[in-house]
Amino acid sequence: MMYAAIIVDIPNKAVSKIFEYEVPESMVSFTKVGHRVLVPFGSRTIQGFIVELKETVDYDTTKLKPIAKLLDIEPVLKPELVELSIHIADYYVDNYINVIETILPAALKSNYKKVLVGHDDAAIDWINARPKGPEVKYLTKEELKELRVFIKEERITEETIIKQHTAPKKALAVYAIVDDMNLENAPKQLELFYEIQAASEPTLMRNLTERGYSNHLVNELYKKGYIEKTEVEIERDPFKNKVFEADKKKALNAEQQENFNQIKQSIDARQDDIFLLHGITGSGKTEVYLQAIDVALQNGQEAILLVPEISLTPQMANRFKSRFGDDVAVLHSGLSPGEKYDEWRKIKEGRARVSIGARSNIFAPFENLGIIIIDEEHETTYKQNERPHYHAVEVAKVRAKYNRCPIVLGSATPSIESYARAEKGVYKLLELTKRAVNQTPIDISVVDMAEEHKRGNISIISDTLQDKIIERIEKEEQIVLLLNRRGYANFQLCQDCGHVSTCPHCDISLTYHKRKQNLMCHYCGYEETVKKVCAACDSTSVTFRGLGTEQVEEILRDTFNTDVVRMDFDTTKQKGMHEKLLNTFERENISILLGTQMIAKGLDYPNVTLVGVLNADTMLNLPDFRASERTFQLLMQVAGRAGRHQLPGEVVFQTYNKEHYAIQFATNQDYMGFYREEMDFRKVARYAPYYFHVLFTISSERMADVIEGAHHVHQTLSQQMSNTSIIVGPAPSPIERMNKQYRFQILLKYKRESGLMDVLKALDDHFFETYKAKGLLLKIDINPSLIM
DNA sequence: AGCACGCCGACT
DNA sequence: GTCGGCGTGCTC
Repeated sequence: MMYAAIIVDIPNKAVSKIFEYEVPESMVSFTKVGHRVLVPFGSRTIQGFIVELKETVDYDTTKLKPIAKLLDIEPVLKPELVELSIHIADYYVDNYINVIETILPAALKSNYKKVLVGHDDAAIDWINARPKGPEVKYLTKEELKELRVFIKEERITEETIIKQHTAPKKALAVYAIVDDMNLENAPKQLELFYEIQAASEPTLMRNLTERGYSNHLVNELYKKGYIEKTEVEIERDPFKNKVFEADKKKALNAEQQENFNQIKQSIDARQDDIFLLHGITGSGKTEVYLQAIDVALQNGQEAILLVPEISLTPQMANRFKSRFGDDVAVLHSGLSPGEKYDEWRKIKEGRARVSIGARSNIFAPFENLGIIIIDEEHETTYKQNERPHYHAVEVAKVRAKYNRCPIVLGSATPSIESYARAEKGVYKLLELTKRAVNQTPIDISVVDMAEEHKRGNISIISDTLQDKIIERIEKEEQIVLLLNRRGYANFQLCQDCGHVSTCPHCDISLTYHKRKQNLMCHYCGYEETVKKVCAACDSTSVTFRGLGTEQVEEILRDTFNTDVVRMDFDTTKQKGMHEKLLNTFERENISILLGTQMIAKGLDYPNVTLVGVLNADTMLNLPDFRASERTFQLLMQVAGRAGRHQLPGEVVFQTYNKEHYAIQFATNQDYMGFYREEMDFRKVARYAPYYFHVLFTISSERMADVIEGAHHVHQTLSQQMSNTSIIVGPAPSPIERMNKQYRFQILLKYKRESGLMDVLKALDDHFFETYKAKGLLLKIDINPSLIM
């Protein structure tokens, strides 16, 4: 007898375990690990995934049920990804099915729907008379009453159907079914018939219309019985209307060649080495990636490329498309679920051998990986902030080991942890120190805003920056300005009583958005219309403080009498707006591009010669041990946007913390200097890479419950952890209340804890079993990227 | 999650 | 007397 271990498709911790089923004799020969199946579960039938096939079983054999049905011909998950799912669920303390859902395209997620089935005419009529027909939805009290009678009399039954979100897309096509025809009097029809007959496969109707044959014309041939209609599967191709110019291999310089050779050696030898490619902006990392991928392809293997957020780096994706053509699948957040499903199938069926995408692209269903490349490895987007809280680099290491292939982590400003590993020899360090195109070095200056205020300039633009902006506008060159704060004003302040409007759910000040005339919470999305009087004392002298991009856009327009493109969350949340704004900026040679940190990434415009950071301190003051690192990386990155081509570039940082080492080292473009100083801080403060971290966040609407829960976590950790570990807290989270929930946090810092995973699992179980009903939640974040 | 089972109040 | 409220516990 053959049995299957199955994970059921119900996202609830209570059923996040392995259930066992019989494989019916008739199915044995084509049932495989990774198959999607339907299984009887309690009184219903649900979807599940086979994770193991075996001869023996742990559960009571008399209670076993057989698998009802296989849902696919080929398994949707390869054994590697089944193994990986289970590993991730265990490691990051999450439900199995949550992980499987993040690995598979959303289109394969089950969608249960209850429908009514009538068994006599009166019952069927009754069902159809309801506005929603057979769907069990929006039943009124009376309808429910009537329905009960039908069900009791067994004239209507309820059935659950499992619907797929997206099926392969179909389109109408036609093909010829006769050889001889009589179309002497209809030359256009004759021409069309020959066209259809000549094709080896059915011709898509839409292609015929494109070529100028009307639907009517096709239908004439159909009516006369010369052609037949059929439905064929088609691919949604998001790049359909794009033309890619072939991109040829570029000659590597000595440094690039040396690094490339090492990577090639690893690929050829099938070693799971991890390379840290530390290359300054413009040193030609991408060309090394391209050629390394080419090696894998030549060896008959596949490649994964991860980028922080693909919509921010269209130039990169285009370049890969140009080099490798149809071999490339591109997955990004702008695609519809159907488009994503098609790109996923392209990879799975071996029609694409390179896949480019953001974080979740690490799960691309390849079978024989030759290389995994993670560009801008220091970016926080590689860590998922929802469950499962996985980090793409950590997942990459597991996949690399399984596939015996190398990983390349590329960055101009590697994360402190990665560089430390490279220094220790855990990673192999590769360096690119020369710019591929010869350029004059960037000229970076710092403006002390405190000085500026003392001199009487209270504007957000310093005199120095103002002069430089005017100079560029006169020369018709372009300027990029960064302000890491969206909205119009940071908060609303009453000048009489000092009252600041705060979010009723989040204990954080509301941001004023002028265009929408409202106050918004940037954490939970709460909105209220702005009032002209103070909510606390009815005073009318309310003002707005703390400039945001919306207001600075106005200021720039007024001061410089020029066009400004503003790019922030509010102007780019609509699909395609990102690219559109950048195109406008480039094509129309708009003087100023103003934006939040999203502009720091990937921009490469030859006419940009001045970059200004209006407030370099916003990130410095975050209550997070990585605040300096973030600031340094952002400043380095944004500075790289200036003077990328022939024209010399200039950069201005405006700050109130002129002496801060993050700003100093960024000004001198000194990564190593920053790294050394930051490492000293991490060592003294006992943070990563000297310690690993786990962040526990306990939340509930009731403060008393939060305190009780936090106490329980603290006590458990104190008892179970060794004395080499440090437990910080419990303390209120930096944003004490978010979405009506009070939040407390505990940070565990450890070097080695062999029993940690069991303790985490026990804590998670305990919260589920005893506190869930109260609405008390525990979030466990392994290696958090943000401590807030 | 969803469904069955089970034990208490207000209605044909 | 029954219907139906939702608390509890189980699903291979």
